[in-house]
Amino acid sequence: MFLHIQFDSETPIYQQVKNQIIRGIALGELSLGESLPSVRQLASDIGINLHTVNKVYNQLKLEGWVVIHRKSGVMVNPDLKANKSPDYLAGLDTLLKNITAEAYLNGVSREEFIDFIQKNYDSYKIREEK
Amino acid sequence: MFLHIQFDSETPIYQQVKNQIIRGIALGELSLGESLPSVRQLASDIGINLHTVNKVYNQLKLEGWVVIHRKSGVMVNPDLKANKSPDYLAGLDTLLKNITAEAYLNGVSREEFIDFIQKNYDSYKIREEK
Amino acid sequence: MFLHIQFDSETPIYQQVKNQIIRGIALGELSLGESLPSVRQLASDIGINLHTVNKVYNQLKLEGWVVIHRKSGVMVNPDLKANKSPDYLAGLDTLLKNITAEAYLNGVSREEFIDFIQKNYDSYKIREEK
Amino acid sequence: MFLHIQFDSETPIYQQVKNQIIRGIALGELSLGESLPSVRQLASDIGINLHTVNKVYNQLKLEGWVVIHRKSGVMVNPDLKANKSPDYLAGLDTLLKNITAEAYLNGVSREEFIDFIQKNYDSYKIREEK
DNA sequence: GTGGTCTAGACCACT
DNA sequence: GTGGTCTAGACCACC
Repeated sequence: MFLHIQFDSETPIYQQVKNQIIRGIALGELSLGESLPSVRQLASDIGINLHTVNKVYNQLKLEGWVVIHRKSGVMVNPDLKANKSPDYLAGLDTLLKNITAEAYLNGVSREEFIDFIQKNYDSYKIREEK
Repeated sequence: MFLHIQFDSETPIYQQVKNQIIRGIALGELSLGESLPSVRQLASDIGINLHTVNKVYNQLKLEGWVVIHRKSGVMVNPDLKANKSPDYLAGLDTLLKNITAEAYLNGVSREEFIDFIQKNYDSYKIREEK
Repeated sequence: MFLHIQFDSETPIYQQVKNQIIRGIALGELSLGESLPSVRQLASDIGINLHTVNKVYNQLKLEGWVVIHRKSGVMVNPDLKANKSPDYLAGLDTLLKNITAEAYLNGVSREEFIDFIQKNYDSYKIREEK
Repeated sequence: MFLHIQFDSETPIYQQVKNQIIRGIALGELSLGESLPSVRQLASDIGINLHTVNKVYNQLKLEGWVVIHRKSGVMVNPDLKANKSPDYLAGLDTLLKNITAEAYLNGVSREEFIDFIQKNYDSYKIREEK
């Protein structure tokens, strides 16, 4: 698996795992419908607690990123749908407001910032089939 | 004061206050050298505990946003210096990677995203004197 | 633990604890990567409040002396980096100017003073591994 | 007068004034028996409160650095005597222990440190007469 | 009046 | 069990 966890980070481990799985989908490293490692598997791979992985998978399911079948385990939701809900957008809004403000004050120019966004978007491509 | 706190939010109160003060500086609502309300004042204004505000002011001081005078209290650092440290940039990097990935998957187009950044940057303007 | 706190001292408790931990690292009594007692543990050991220890650990973290892991608690930063920043040196400068001036006037000879520094430096030795 | 106060410093104003006067004596900028400005004078010169200057002079007197006469005002004690009391030495001891430990960890070499002490001592010379 | 420090008790998030 | 956060009340140092 492609996960890199920083155990000394401020962001909780479960959050890091979640982020990286979502990012993996956006990058096409994980294609829609692809199955993810089992809870036990992933936990021992990364060296974290079972509960933590469980929490990740449950939240990913609640947010619609993955589907969980009793038998076949966890797989990336083959039928992802964009969720531009007002709540999501509002959250994104305040989040970006804070980030850009601090970046601006720290001397990150508008061009640098946008360039960075561009590069990220360039690398995103959902992979449909497996 | 211009602070709006969401007490039911997941982000801790002290974090919200911090963010809004930093954003206030970027927007020019707080000019460099302007003095902020006293710990007790702000605490009672917002309706939170004195220690929470204290924590905010201390962190802002440690990060160089404000200066704390013995007598006159707290004021916006009159000569802010940009801090494009590698650590800061690394943090910004992973943060934006996660945000953009999720935004992409949620159907926020590249144009929308960048447009939003533009608008934010347009509204930033450090105000030098009071 | 090797901490001795003077409760009647002018220097605040949290400062004393901080100093002694830093000194412990310099002396090699605490090796890099070694884990420190938990907040509650240390607090009850010394007989002070949990929050006071918390403050110490947080400041030590901000200044880069220790790392705080989500699970395993607090440990001495395994790769300390020297921080000869201009600000630090400026602070050291004025501090030493005042101390030496007073020592001189109090009859502490240059030799005594330097000898004392020598002895201290002799006893410092960072211990790498545990 | 030769005083430079940093109002945004962590060290209290009265402490800064005290330090600089003591240092002035060590450097010979103030000779033994020389009279110091009146409380009012000094306060308005620096732009600080009367009480603050008063506190300074009182402490300096208590510690034997100055003498205060009703009429002639405050003057540097013409008959300074070294005070290598155990208490003073003990305080100096722990203070230097902490400073050197931090300096060592911050990459200040023994030579640099001692060199700095040397330079300071070189500049000290009590001036006897006025 | 200002901020700084310490204590205390409670709840929560994370692992 | 770990640290993180918030509240509360008290005392002190400084100006």
